[in-house]
Amino acid sequence: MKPTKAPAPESTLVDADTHMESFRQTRHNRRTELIEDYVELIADLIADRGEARQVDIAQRLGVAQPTVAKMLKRLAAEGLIQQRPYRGVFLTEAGAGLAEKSRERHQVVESFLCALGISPEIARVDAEGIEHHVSLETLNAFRDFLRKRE
Amino acid sequence: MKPTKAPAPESTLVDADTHMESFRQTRHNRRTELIEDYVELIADLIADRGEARQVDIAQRLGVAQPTVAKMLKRLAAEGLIQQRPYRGVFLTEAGAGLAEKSRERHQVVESFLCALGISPEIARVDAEGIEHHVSLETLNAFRDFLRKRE
DNA sequence: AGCAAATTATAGCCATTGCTATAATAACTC
DNA sequence: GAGTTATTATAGCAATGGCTATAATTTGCT
Repeated sequence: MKPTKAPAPESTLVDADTHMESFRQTRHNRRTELIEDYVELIADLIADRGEARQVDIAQRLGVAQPTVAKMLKRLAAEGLIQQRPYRGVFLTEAGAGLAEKSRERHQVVESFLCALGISPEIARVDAEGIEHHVSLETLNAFRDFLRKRE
Repeated sequence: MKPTKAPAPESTLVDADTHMESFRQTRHNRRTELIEDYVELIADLIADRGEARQVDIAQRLGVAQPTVAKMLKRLAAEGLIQQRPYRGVFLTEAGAGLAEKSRERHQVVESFLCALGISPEIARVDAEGIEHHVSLETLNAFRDFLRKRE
């Protein structure tokens, strides 16, 4: 059909392997973003109230409590939290580290959006979605922008 | 435990309803982003090769062909594409509209990241993940930034 | 202490999005 | 035009992340 080679790719179609790699990365990020959201939220709740209860997590995430219970088991299995039956959860050292990393990244993204003139409410929502797809290089670019802004 | 009220919320904990709304929005975006990726890719393939075959879609998305076949059924059910057995797919008017919208948004996000000084490869990958979580307001802020840059 | 209310645990369901294996059909080559 | 190769369709499985309903346990009140 095509004569040996595509006749000048006039569209936005890039190299197939590159394309694939981007999507693979995105799928991978999707897998980890829920975990990061949980850990970050647990850290915030502990900082604010002294404990992280399932009801509070569920309310803030907008999901049902059994959904939270199931996910907490997964977090525990991955060594990010520690839990005792019928009690609130605690972060392990690994969990606290991940939480801190996530929290800082979230903060940078949200501040960056605000610095662009986006309204705080929208910046909040968008940052929640964007933060998990921001590479270190992009995060640093955001930081640079914020620094130069001041 | 806590004395009537939290002792000055020193953390990043925002209003519970706001928090919930952000996560709900993010979950909603997740549901639509795959659809947008497919439609956008199908449009690109048609523009570049004259047709969109499952093997090509699968290769560029980095998934197996049956995965693509299943998703195409969903797209057809939603009226975004038209397909005949053992043949490539076509975009309906609705599908073409969504594809164009997605493509343009993708382009803005990727260009914006590049304008921030991020390397093209990283910008590609990050844009792929970020584009689906960018509200209209944020997209416009990106456009403004690009315009003022020139 | 004991009872009611709140919270957590568990069971079992559903939808989504991946996969492999294999059958059916189309495309290509000779 | 017949056979091989490439592509698409279909069946069936697994993991993930939701849900409701209900049991078990803790908390709070009197």
